Amino acid sequence: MAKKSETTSQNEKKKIRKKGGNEVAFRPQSIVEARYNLDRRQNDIMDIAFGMIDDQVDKKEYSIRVADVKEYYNIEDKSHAYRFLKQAVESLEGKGFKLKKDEDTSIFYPWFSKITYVRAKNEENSHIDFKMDDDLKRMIVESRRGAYYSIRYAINLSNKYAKRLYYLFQDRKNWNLKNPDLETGVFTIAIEELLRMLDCPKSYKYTDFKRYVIKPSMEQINGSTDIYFEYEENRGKLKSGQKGVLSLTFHVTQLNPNSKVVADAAFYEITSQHVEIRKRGYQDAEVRDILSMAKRYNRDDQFIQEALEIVDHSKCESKVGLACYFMKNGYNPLSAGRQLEKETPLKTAEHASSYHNFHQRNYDYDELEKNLLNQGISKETKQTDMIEEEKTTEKREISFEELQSMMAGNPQLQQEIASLLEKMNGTGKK
DNA sequence: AGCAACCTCTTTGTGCCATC
DNA sequence: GATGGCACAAAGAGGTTGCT
Repeated sequence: MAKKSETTSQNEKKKIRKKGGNEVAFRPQSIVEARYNLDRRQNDIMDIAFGMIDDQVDKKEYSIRVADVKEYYNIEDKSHAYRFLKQAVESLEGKGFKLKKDEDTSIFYPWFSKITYVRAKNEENSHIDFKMDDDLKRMIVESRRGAYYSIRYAINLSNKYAKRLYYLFQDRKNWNLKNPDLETGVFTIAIEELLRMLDCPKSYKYTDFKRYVIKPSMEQINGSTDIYFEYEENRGKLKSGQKGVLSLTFHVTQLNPNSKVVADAAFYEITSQHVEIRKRGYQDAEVRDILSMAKRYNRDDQFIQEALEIVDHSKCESKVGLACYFMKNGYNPLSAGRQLEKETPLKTAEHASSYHNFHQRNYDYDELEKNLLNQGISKETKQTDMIEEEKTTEKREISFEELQSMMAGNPQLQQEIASLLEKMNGTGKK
């Protein structure tokens, strides 16, 4: 009895996890990731289907012939070949993946919109025909970006993670815009992101990832496919504060370059920093914009996090825009606002980029004190509903939350504020 | 049977603190 | 500043369970 309830709760857990895994962000990479939920045989079928679609995008209906399957799988028994093919396709019936277009809209794409099973007298002439949604077909073509890899190689991979990594490497083997002349793709992905991309269990720690994903993948991919890869561990401070492996930098080499494909995506590293920022609710592209801005103006991680904290608490319509503005001009709303009035944007940018060390930023303490005290007074007089009061203040004055986040990690400011608060409490709390 | 997930225990590494 | 002890988390590894 107890066991039964345990297993059902486990099943529920699985269901929930799988549902989350199916719902992926709207981008070309989605197709690759959506396939992670399929098993080995199903992925083989998708490989065959994708290959057909790549060859003839405009075709209405496609036909998988037993003769082809026989070739790919090296199946001697023809009658088994059809059964094998039918079974695999049948397992895909009703399956698909969900794209999250935005907060309110999600779209479900079934892999196949129509499947026709045709058994011929001569087994080899048996075939299965399928139709696919036009949008999905377009996405497939886009997701593959002309990376025409051989189905044979993918089928050779028995480990599910090896297969997933292989697709990932095929997708990114040319991601090396730093050295476009090299045939080696070099890119860095945070462990957290890798676990998500490869749909690893939540229980996986780096050590599990290493032995169940990386190790078998190296054994299978290197040597039996058209790709060779190496990786290096990037160590740093984990969330817990201790040191550990934060990300992996992959070096992917195409062994038989039939056609050199120029990457159409800018070289970009998905770092733990990226993952952290995304948790605030930004899309990948938005994070990329913010981080590229931050890099341009030498903003360190602390600066970025604190600036974004302020953005989170602001009621600005374009949070990304405000975040980018902060990266460029600095996020002290007091000095930034004043500078804007007097100087040209370029000048403020130059000024801002001279702040190399966050701790040494020049706060306008007089202005801060004035604002802080004003807030204190208004808080005193209208203490009934503080939140409501904050909402109604149209003027961009510094709030307590903002102040707190500004104070975090800045001892100098902390001291100043502490003495100010003491002053306030001393005069106000009567 | 084989693979993947999970559990558990040991070892190693790191940060913090007190003491000298 | 150097050293040692302690606590905690990561890493490593062996074994078990569950699923197809």
